[in-house]
Amino acid sequence: MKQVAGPEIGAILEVEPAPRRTETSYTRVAERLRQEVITGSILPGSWLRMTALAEKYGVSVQPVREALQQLEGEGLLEMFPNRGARVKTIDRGRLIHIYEIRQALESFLCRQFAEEASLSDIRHLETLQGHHDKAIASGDRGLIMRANKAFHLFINGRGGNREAIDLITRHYGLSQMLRARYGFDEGYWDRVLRQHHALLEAIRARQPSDAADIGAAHVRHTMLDLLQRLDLAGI
Amino acid sequence: MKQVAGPEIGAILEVEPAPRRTETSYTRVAERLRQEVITGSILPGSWLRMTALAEKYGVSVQPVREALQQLEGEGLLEMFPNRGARVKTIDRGRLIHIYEIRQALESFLCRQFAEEASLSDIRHLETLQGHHDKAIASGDRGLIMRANKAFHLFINGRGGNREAIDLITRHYGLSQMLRARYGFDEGYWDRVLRQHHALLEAIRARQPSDAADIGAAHVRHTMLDLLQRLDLAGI
DNA sequence: AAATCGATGATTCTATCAAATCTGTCAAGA
DNA sequence: TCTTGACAGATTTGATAGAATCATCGATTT
Repeated sequence: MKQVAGPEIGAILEVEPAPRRTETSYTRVAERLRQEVITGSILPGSWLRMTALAEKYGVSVQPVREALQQLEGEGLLEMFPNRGARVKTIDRGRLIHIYEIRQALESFLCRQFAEEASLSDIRHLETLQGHHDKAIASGDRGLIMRANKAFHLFINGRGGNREAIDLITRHYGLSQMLRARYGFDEGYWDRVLRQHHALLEAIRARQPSDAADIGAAHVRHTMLDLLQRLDLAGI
Repeated sequence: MKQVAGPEIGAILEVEPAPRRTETSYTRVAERLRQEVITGSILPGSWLRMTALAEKYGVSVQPVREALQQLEGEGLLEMFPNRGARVKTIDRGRLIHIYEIRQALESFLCRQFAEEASLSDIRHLETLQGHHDKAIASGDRGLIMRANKAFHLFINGRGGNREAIDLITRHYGLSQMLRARYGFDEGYWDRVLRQHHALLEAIRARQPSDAADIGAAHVRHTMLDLLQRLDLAGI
């Protein structure tokens, strides 16, 4: 494919040189704020006072404002003109909706993986699941969660759909925050293990529809488990 | 330091009073910029100079900066520290990925609609399709597109999943821009009409899986049609 | 009790300066 | 001759402080 210069038509498929991303004040503030919101050290529903944040981070107000705009775009908080910014609350309804989106996306990506994965892809996925099994046997929760994330990330990322991955990882931050606070149910990881193996089986057998169904059910069970934990905590 | 006067644990399910949204300078700038990008009067790949925009809109640079941050969050443009903002280019790969996401979501929402819709919902959907049929018969393209949008919006919105709708309408802006430039294929609207009626039939018969399949195929055909138009235009 | 007014604290905008990046030119070296 | 690198200027972005604006809340008035 020959690329011809000329802003009219060429712009649409122009291959960008991808400028390197340096660091500035507002990117650093955004980074730190994002962490604090995700880890839950700033609670949902709380208002963020710009002057206070500016003082806290040792910058002026403007960089804080821009960081907030940025995080609003990511869906972590809401901005109200002349009123300020507030960390989004997570009512049950929104939680369910977010998991529905993730269910739809991951189900689709599982189907795609089962259709298109090469043999070495499948081999690699088996390896990842092996790590996951070992992690569960060890009982180290940090290790388990990392192995689980790696497993899903490989399936989701295989199709190269960056937009979808961004959406899912964004939601991942949210569930991470909630799990950090409310934990997992008793038999949770055993069920995850069984479902992963079932998914692997469907992929090996090249049955995309089964893979899609299992993927959807997997996300759905995760959501139900989380809702139950919220129940137990009286939320 | 008391930077936030936040509610305690209960905040998670608190129902917010939803402060009304007023208008400010940067929201207006964001609004206008969004329109210009979506309608294609600002071309993909072009750099946005803050000073120029500030002068054009008769404001200072800061509101422009914040509008840009906002639009970056919406995925319309990319910001590079110390380099500026650029309207995202739409290569074929990204276009396909975006339609894959929409396919996954709309398919899911069709299934949900077929499962949960009341009889009056179905009745109303039939009315909307009636308008769509008439619009196609009339040949008025603006009318057709509005009727089509209303039909899908009703299906997608029935479950009340605001997050999903936001995602889909965001993508809608993109496809609107491309259609404005590259148009539709010959038999496009006839096929849309047939698929809508098939979808209605599956919903009436309460067959969620069929509805999901038809919804997915519908989005997929739309994507293929658009890709073909790009081919014809030599893109 | 409802409405108005003013004080207070927060956000938003402008003007200005500092820092980074881009552009064009020109000389040195292969 | 062509490429490479460096340098000065012009341009653009980034940050700050202060002024203007807006929203909230309590006291006063109707």
